[in-house]
Amino acid sequence: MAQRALPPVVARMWGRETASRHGPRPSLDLGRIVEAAIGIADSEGLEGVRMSSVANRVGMATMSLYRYVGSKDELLTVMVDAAIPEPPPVDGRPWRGYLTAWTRANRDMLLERPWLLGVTNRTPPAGPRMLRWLDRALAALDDTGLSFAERINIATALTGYASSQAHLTHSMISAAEAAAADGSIGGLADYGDILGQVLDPADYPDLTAAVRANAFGANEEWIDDADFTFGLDLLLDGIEALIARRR
Amino acid sequence: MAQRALPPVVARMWGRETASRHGPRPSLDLGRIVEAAIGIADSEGLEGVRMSSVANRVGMATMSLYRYVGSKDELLTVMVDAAIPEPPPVDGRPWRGYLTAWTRANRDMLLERPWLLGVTNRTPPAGPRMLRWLDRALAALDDTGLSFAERINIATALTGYASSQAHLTHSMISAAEAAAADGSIGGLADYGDILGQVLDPADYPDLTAAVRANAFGANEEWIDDADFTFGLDLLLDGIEALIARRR
DNA sequence: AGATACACCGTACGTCGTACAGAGTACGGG
DNA sequence: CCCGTACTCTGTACGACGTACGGTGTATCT
Repeated sequence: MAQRALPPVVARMWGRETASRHGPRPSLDLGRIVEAAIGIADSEGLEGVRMSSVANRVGMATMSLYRYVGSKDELLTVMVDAAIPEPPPVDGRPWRGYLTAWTRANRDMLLERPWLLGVTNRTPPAGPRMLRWLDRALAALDDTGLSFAERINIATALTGYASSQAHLTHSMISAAEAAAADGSIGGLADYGDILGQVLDPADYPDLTAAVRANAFGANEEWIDDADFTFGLDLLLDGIEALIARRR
Repeated sequence: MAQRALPPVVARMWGRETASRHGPRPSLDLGRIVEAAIGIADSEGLEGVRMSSVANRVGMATMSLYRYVGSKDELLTVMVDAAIPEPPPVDGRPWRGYLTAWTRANRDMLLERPWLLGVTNRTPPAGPRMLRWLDRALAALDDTGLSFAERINIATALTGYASSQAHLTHSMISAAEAAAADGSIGGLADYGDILGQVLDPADYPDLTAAVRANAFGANEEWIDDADFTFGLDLLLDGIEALIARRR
C-alpha cells in the first residue's frame, strides 16, 4: 500500500507530528500558538495577526514560531480549522430541518469570526473540524436515496451559500461602520441613494425601476434572516424536488 | 434634493472626474493605468500587481500613479469592474434559459481571470459593469410576478453560487499545478487518498463511506459542467417552484 | 508678468515576512 | 562518564512593498 506522504500542513492539523529524539523539549506546542493567533484575530482582525504579534503573545521570539509552523500561510490554514466550532448535533430530525440549522450555523460562525472570510483557502479543506461539518451534512441525507456524489455537491452548495451570504452581510456591516466615521456609503438605503445618482435609466432600466420602488431601502436589518432564509429555501426546495423525482 | 456626495472610488469608476482648470494636462488617464494593471494581473497574477510594476508599464514613476488613484486598494476596486465582461445579451428567452447562461458566464469570467477571486470586495458592488449584470438578471425575471426584492435576492444567490463554484474549481486547478511541481495534493483522487489516511471511521462515518465508495475519485474533469449544472439546477428548480406557487 | 494650482518624480521611511547563523541544551553512543 | 549530535531558541539583517513628503517644472488665470 503506497501511502502518499501527507502534506506538512495536513499532518500538523491532525496532530501527526513526529516526536523528536534529541535536543531540548519544545517549550510550546502548535495548539498554544494557534490559540494565540486566533485570540489576536478575534480582537484586532486579520491585520493584527503578525508573526511578531503572535510570538509576543506566547512569550517567544518571532523566529521561534518557525519551529512550529512552516510559514505564515500555514499558520493561517491551521487557524481556520481550529477556529471552526462543532457542527450542530444530529438528532433524528428530517433532513430539511437539520440542513437549515446546519447552514445557518455555518453562516453564523463566519459572522462571529469575520476574519475567517479574509483567509483565502488555496488548499482544499482538509481540517478535522471542516470535515466533521461535511460528514454531518452527508449523514442528514442518508435516507434520501441520493448518491454520495450528489450529497457532496449539495453540501458544497450549501456551504457556498452560507459563505456568500456571510460575506455580503459582513461587507454591509463594515461599510456601515466606516460610514459612521467618514460618511461614505452605509446601509442599503445609502446604497440605493448612490445608485439613483449614478444610473442611466436607459442603460439600466430594471435596476432603475428597482431603485425607484425602494427595493434597497426596504429592510435595514441586514442580519434579519428574511433574505437568508429566502435564498436558502430556494436551494432546499430544489433539493426536495430532486429527492421527490428520484422516488 | 440633498445629494449625498459620491465616494471618490465610485466617482472614478463612473468617469465623474472633475476636470481641472490650472496646470499641465494629465499625460495619462485612469483607463490606461487600469488597463495596464489588468494586463499584469492577467499574465502574472495579483501578486504581480505592484504600484511600481504598473507605473513601469505605463512609463511613469511609481508615485505618479497617486495622481490618478487614491491608493492601491482603490486601483484594485476599479480594476475589478473594468475587467468584467458584458453580461450575455437578453433575447426573448424564458427566464430559466437566460439565467442559466448568465450564471455560467459569471463563473466563466471568474475562471478566466482568477485574480478577480483574490480581490476581497469590502465595498458593495457599485461599478457600471457589475450593475449591468444585475440589471439583466432582473430583466430576465420581469414577467414572473416576483417582487423587486425577491428578484434581487435571486440574482444575489446566483452570483454567490457562481463565485463559490469558481473559487472551488480554481483552487483545485492551482492545487493540481502545485502538485505537478512538488507532489502535494493534486486532483480529487489524491484528495480522497489523503482523507482515507486521516479519517477515523468512528468520527466520520458517512464521509468514510463516501471515500470508500470512491465518490471523490469519480470525475477528474473539474471544469466539467456536471457538478456546476447540478447545483445550479437546484437553485433554478427552487425558483421555478416559487414562481409556480405565486400563480 | 506674476501668481497659482497642478503634474510628475526622487528620496526616504515604516512594516512585515523570513533567511541565516550562532549559542545553548538534552539525549544517545562509546 | 563524556562527547558528538540534533534540536530549540534567538538576534540580526535583508528584501519587498506601500506611500508620505517635498521639490521642480509647466500651463492657465488675473
